[in-house]
Amino acid sequence: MQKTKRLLEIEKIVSEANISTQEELLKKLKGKGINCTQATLSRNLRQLGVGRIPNGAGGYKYSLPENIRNSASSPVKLSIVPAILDIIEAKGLMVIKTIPGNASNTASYIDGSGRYEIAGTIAGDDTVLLIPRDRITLQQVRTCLEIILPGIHDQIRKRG
Amino acid sequence: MQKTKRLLEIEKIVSEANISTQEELLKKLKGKGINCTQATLSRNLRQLGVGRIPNGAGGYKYSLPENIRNSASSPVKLSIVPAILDIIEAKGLMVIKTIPGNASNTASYIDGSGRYEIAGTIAGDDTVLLIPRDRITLQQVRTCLEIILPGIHDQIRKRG
DNA sequence: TTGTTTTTTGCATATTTATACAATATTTCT
DNA sequence: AGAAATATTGTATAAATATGCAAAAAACAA
Repeated sequence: MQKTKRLLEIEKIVSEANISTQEELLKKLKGKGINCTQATLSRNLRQLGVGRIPNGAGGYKYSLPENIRNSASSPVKLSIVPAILDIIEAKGLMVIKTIPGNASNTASYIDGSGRYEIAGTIAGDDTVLLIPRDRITLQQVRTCLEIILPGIHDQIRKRG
Repeated sequence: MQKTKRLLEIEKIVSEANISTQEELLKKLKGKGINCTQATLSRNLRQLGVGRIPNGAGGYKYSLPENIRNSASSPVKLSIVPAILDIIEAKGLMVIKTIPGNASNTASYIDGSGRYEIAGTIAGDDTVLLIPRDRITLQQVRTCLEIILPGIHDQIRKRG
């Protein structure tokens, strides 16, 4: 999908550059070959939790929510993605299979992301059960996972 | 001044209520007997560093910057205000006299506030030297101190 | 005080952001 | 596959926010 790639790129740009309007972000995206309108951007920024805050020097800047900011380059994340072996969707829930012993890590990382879409997780030894909130689709959860653990779905597809 | 009282009230309301537009905040202020226009509010919110961020449920909410949020009900603050004995302004700088041994605490609290107006502080045993940034007036620093240490000026006035 | 400078404010409006709605595209189900 | 349901997007526009400017208020100096 086009959207997921755009969300990831938005996160990247926002974390690296000083963006002060959506039009500005729009141009940067265009520069990377991603085209959309301001309206879409507004919706995407909301979904990502990106806020607009005073920059302390008389202007404004878009800013990632704290949980993403903290985890953006987290070494923990790097160890989690490879530990995920498979994702199975069933009964509106998501079952994440990991290398034995890694479920707990993975679950607490997902919990820590603070994503609204996820009601909670339960971890065994090599299995995480992810419970989405009411009215959240598995598609939305997939996008959400892609945001907090970039590349996760691609990686699983390659393995399978 | 009217402005200082308004700034403090804005902080209070924003930290306690879920404000999603400036018009909404305007009404709450009016309810407390503070009248101003949306334009003024916009300027005040910028000065306070208050940002507008997605609330995770499809809407938006105004949010204090982290440093204020953290310190808003900090017990440290409560111990600092009474330790401040006098504030002397000289040569564009501010000299804060404290109870002996309390300068270091005070200085690090002020530094930690992350206020743009303040370039830095140096602490002795009972004296803090506060250096404002270029182009920042002492009046602006006074307002700023009132924000991070509410009541400080009143208290000193009563003592004197 | 009175004049001078700086700050604060409102008004009007420009800029920026969000959204209703219709059209597409994607996913899901059979 | 094709139909039905969901999700995504752009257009146009509404809603919300920021700002230039002039007036008023406050702070300052002599």
